[in-house]
Amino acid sequence: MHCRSARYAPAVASDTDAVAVGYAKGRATKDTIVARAAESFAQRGFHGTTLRGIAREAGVDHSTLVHHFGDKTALLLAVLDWYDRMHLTEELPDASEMPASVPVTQLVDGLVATARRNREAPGLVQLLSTLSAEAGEADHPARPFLQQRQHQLRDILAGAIRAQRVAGAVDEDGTTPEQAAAVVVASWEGLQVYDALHPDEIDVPALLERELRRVLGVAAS
Amino acid sequence: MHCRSARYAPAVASDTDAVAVGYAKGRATKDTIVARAAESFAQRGFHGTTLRGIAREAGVDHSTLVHHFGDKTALLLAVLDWYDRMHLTEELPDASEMPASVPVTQLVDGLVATARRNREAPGLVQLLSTLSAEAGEADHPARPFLQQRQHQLRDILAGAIRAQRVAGAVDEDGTTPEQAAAVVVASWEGLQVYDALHPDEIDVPALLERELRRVLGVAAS
DNA sequence: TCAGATTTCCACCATATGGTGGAGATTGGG
DNA sequence: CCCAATCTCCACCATATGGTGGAAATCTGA
Repeated sequence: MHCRSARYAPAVASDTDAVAVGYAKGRATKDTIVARAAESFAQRGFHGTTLRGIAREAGVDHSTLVHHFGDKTALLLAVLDWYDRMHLTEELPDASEMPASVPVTQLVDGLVATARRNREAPGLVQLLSTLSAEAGEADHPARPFLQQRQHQLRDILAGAIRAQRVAGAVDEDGTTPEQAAAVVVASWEGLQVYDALHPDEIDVPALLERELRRVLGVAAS
Repeated sequence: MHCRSARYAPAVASDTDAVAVGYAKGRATKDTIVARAAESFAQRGFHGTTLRGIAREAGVDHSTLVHHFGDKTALLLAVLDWYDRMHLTEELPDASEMPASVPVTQLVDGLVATARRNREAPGLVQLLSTLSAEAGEADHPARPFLQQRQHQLRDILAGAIRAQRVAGAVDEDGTTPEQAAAVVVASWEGLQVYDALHPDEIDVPALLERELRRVLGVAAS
């Protein structure tokens, strides 16, 4: 009987502070597997990634991955969960807060900082980009995760945009705040893909900042 | 000895009007293969697509694909070439023309029409999106094609933007026309991906039109 | 019509895939 | 220090993959 201890988080309930499970060695192995899996999913997508390929990179047998995560889909979800816990949660105003409670300049700075940091981790950017494109397919395993993730970012932005419009800092343009925010999110993604395809041709953080300032009616610092 | 008659176009030299090669039946088969291959590449990406899967959809043996196209990569390039010939070339001002020679309103209308038509062919959009994201990897087989393709569109747009700026229809904003054009191209791509992931949430053609009019300084019709 | 070119399929190959089952080594709380 | 829990690998499986070689059917220009 297999252990199938994989704690494939439901993509929303974070178990960061749960008691450590298993032995230290096993947890370490799981971490390196997730890291290598992220690279592979990024470069080859879900369908193009093989358990054996990841295992080779991680220096373990492929059956070890199965032991730790159950199956390929669960591994993908573990990668996404790991990415999320590492890159978004920590530096974005919590979505549960009142949207307008965060100063817009702080929002802009936070997002631009994220974009700037993404430049140092092209693999992770490509992970989400590749999966986002693949997940246009209706039953892609990463689809719910990506939908929820993009909506979370969109809603934060939409809240800020709405607040700025009410305050008269930026004028209505016929779009809802949600639509305007969705455009920013989509453009950001597109800029990252474009940047990967045409290195050093555009400056993603700078262009994102322009877009954010325009849509939020915030003058350059 | 295999025939290997595949005319894998070098992605730029179009042989549209070359003399027909092979028999009519063979050409018809090739066409349906390309169509089914496009769907598969769109839904599963390059790595996730199998020759046998395409063959099954096309109602032929998988070795027939090999006979006609040589190998999987050549088939991908054939699909891209076909897509290009069908969707971009015919309704965009030829890149070889003087950029400013085309009225900007016509350019806007043409691109918006393309975006509107893309809505009817989500598979093809996803094909290019998935490949673009995958092709962030340096040695992806579709990379040169996609780079050249996006640059072509960018250059057309950049020419129009430059002309409009010279004419004073839109003011300088510190970016080069190429950069401004690249942002539009990137945003367009991003909007399409976002749309596939969140059906009926945004209106891609309308948003593209807004973006184009803003960057080109063209009032709404 | 008919012969050469072309198309198509079948059988086959080496390799790779995700996943299973179990044996042996390692770990660490009691 | 011990022993159950955990970890890791090996051998294996059914299936699928891209690609080859050849034989039969089909097509078409002369």
